[in-house]
Amino acid sequence: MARELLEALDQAGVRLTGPRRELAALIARRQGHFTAADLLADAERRRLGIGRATIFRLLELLADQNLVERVDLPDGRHAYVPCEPSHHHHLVCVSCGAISEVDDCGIDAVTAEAARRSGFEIQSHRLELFGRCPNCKSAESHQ
Amino acid sequence: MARELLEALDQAGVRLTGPRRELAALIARRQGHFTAADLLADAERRRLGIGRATIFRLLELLADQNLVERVDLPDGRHAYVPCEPSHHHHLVCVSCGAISEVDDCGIDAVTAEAARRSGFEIQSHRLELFGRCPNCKSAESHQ
DNA sequence: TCACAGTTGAGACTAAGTCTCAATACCTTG
DNA sequence: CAAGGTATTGAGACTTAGTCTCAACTGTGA
Ligand SMILES: [Zn+2]
Ligand SMILES: [Zn+2]
Ligand SMILES: [Zn+2]
Ligand SMILES: [Zn+2]
Repeated sequence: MARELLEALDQAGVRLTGPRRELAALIARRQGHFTAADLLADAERRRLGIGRATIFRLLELLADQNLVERVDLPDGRHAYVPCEPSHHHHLVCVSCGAISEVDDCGIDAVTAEAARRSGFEIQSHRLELFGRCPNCKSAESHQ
Repeated sequence: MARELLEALDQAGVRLTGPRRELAALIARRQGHFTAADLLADAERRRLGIGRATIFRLLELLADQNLVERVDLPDGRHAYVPCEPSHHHHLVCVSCGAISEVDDCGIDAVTAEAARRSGFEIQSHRLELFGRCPNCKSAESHQ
């Protein structure tokens, strides 16, 4: 998975530097969503000596390439989710942070209808679904 | 509109203080979305002497009562939109900031389908649509 | 191997948001 | 229309998120 990120960055014509390789590995081993602060903490824990700016810069690069998507958590924090470059949405587990992807099962019809009613020309949209994943659901009922 | 906010706050059992009345008026006269910083600037411009904390506290209160909704702008800023307490979504004009409301024309079917496929129990969702409002669209084509 | 443009980390800086605390102002009760 | 208890307030310190600059460094293509 780290490899895919790096290949895509290479395609995009940026340099494959040491810090970028290390960060790609850190992102690859994360489960679910993570914040810039999480990555920073990972890097510090491993004494990689990667600066804060470098992390924000890479996240921006990855987001530009749609290799990572920005998710706004219900508590207002900004998080990221590594994901396929195709358009889709995320289900976020509020208790363990697990992520599941949803392809557009009907959302396009919703936006088209909204555009028709409002007269807006819709350029982009963001749909985030929050809830509990199957694991957390059953964990709670077994307790 | 300021009156409605104040009445709802009264219902909620909080005190109707001077700063809250003034802020309600400021919010009422805003068009479209606004950030905490916008409100703060409004208050300073009028020399109301309202502290930063008071503004964040009121926004949180209003959000709890669903009198105002948090919107995450595409550029990552957090904004607020005054709105009806019923569930609905917003169309945000990226060029002038105008807001239009959309009631759930089909989104519930989308979330239900996503829940079925993923096994998640969906607790909440957030849908934001970004684009250009009719005014801005025609302004551009007439230029 | 070389040169140069892209990238880096440090750290200053700005902006966003939270917290504490003593002073104040609602509002209920008498 | 007091008076008193409590919710609320502003100031400002503090924390966290994110940006910017710049000199030093390092991929990369020639
Ligand atoms: Zn979509
Ligand atoms: Zn979970
Ligand atoms: Zn609304
Ligand atoms: Zn507009």
